[in-house]
Amino acid sequence: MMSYFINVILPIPLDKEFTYAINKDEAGFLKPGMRVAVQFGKSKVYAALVTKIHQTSPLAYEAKEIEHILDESPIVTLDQLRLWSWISDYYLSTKGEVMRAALPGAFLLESETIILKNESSVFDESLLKDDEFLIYEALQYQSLLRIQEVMDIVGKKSVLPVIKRLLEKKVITVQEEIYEQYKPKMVRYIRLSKEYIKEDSLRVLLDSMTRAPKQREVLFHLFTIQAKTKKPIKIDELLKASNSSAAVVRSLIDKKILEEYRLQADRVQYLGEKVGETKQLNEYQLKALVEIKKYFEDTDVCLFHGVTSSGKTEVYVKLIEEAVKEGKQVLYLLPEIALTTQLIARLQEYFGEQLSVYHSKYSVNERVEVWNNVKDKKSKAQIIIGARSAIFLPFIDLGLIIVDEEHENTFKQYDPAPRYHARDSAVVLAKMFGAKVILGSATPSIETYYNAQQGKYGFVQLTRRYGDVLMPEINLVDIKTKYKKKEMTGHFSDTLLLAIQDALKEEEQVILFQNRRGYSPVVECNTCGHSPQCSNCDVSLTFHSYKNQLRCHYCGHNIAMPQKCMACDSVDLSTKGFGTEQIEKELETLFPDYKIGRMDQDTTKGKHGYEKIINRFEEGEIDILVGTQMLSKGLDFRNVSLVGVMNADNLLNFPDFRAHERSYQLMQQVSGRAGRTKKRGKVLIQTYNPYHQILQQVSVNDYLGMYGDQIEERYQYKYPPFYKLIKITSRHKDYNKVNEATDWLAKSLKNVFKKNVLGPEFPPVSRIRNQYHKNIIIKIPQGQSLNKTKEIIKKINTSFKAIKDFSGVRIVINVDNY
DNA sequence: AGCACGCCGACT
DNA sequence: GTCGGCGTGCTC
Repeated sequence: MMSYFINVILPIPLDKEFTYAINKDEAGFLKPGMRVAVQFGKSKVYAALVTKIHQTSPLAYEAKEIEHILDESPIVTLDQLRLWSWISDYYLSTKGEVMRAALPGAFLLESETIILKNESSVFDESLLKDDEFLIYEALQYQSLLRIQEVMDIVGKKSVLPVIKRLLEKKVITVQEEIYEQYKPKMVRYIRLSKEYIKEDSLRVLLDSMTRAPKQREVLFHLFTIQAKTKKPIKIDELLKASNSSAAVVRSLIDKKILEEYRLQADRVQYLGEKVGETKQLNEYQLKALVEIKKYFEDTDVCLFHGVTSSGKTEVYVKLIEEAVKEGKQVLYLLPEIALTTQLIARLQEYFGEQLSVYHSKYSVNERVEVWNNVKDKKSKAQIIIGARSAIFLPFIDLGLIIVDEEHENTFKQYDPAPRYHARDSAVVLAKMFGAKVILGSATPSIETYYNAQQGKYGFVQLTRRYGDVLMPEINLVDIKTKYKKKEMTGHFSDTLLLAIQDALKEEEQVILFQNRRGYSPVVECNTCGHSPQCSNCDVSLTFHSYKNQLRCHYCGHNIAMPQKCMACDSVDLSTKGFGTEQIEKELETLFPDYKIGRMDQDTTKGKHGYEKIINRFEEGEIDILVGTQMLSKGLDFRNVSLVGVMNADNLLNFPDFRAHERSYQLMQQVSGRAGRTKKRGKVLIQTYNPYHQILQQVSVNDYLGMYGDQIEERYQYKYPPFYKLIKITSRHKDYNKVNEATDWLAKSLKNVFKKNVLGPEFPPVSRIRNQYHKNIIIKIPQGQSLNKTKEIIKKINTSFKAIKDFSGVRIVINVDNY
């Protein structure tokens, strides 16, 4: 007899595919990309993804049978599986991890053990121990118990031994309950029963209803609605229109005059009309559009470098329009944080129902719906706007990808693996479809700009702001001298204060940027110099005056602000450094007649916290907005005439080879918020070091100068784009173990890669959540094979894992960790 | 990842 | 003595 098997990917971080047995019918039905529920290990049930159907019986073990099939048709396309493979190979992660990141949560099964009474056995109650009896007793009242409930009953968290004993004594039975999380939303509709559709039978009916005026009225309303629209009529709609109660409709249904039916409804709906007509481009935008199209004749990727507020979006819109006209799907990628209602609303104006949004703020169900719409190539999901995970959608016929704010580092996923970069993955994705890619930015990343310079990417510029608004005037304020001359009030120079006053007088708004939240990052005792540290991490606690507490920004640990020094009991405590909260406080005293707002992680927590603040600012309810880098992302405020950077130095002094590039981008982006209308905006940057090259370049908008310096430095010091980087981090709670482990790793790596291995070195914060971290960086020169390098790293990692002394040391490999 | 098995300290 | 801590190894 022939046996059949499938290979599956499980959504857990294992590199292997697993083999399960299926029967002949299942073999005929299953296709790669479909999900099956399988038992894995003793009790867990997972949704596994089929990659292959075959007849090769495994030799070393007996394959388990699958539980059941979960899909009618594949939910994942072959193209997606290819992208998954690429991502797992390139970023050295497992397929299971990619699967986890790629599928909307609702596609992953969750199983839960439930405990039931064993009805078919008799046993002696007196033989039960205390906790066993408690569970037994609970089952007399409740038909089933969940693990969580058992934990509550016995009051401890390790309940599996008890359950096992009860199972042996045949007191209970257990079952694995599987949830499929996605439930289509059903809406109740109403229609006239078939018998009454003919006019004469209807008349008879209406005549017979003289004694039920309410019901008659409902019927009349049904007809009126029907006359107006051909669409199915919702019960809710009818109730509202006829202003009657559900009971009336109920009795009509009971009498079989009306008929209720259910239809699957779309959660993702766009209410509103599309304007249709897209904006006219100005001559510069038009020129850019023509150039992009020219490049697309023989290049797949094009960098679109347009200064802030130059109207890049309108150019995108034209390109999208054309792709849509050809029946192609379009993906518009944005950093999570820039996915604001502002931008979505703007695009909806152009594309109406053809646009779908996909990002983590959306519910699991909504995401499944977008997923399915893309897979079925529905027109309502022809254009997808989304954050990085949108690259995982099941595109069928992708024609264009736009990566807006291309330089943003949030396109790179940092923590759970796969540590992929959505921009780079998007280029690979596009290639699979022969689609085109636009990388757009006002401050392109060095690598992308380099690729464009090398002719690898097309390159189109837009150097004028839309409507010929002038670029803001950027001035540097030397606060070192200001402090000396006593021209500082708190953290404000007189120059900045004056500018704020002027702006407020003109009824214009002000944005102040300070890239640090809280009140002050360090609290210090003036007597003994002690400053409170986090007990789990190697950092000082940040003082948050609003809640009067000290908080760790790495692990969230917090304590009440102490009244006196914890080391010497002195009451003479002072704060060092400053964050957004302190600026807000100072402003409140300096400008008591104006409304101050603050935008940082602490004030934008709630579901709509972010939007609320932005709306208030837009409506003019806030005059001065203080915030962290959240402010720099794609926001479009009409009435801001002044932007102040409170302190540029802490950006520049960041210990990272990209610190300068990042600082430039951040300041340029923040500056771009100023003066988006006719009047020329003003930007003031406070710094101790006004002669810093980067600041000079920011002040005159010299991107090219910055690029030139940076690319030179990257070349000198062997950094990207000339060298690729892979970072290997070891983590463990034991300091010595981390040292030994990284030393071993570094030694093995240096054997092969010699001088191109840097470290091991502790990061600036070496302990987070009681785990020590230590890094090794591998630099890969251009001629060196990436694949071979990764093979070697994998091998070394495998040998490492085999060493007993290092067990428990977690290794994190991060490819392109920038 | 989860989960079981297995070996050691601190409590009824 | 047992309970519960977590180190170790396996899962088709």
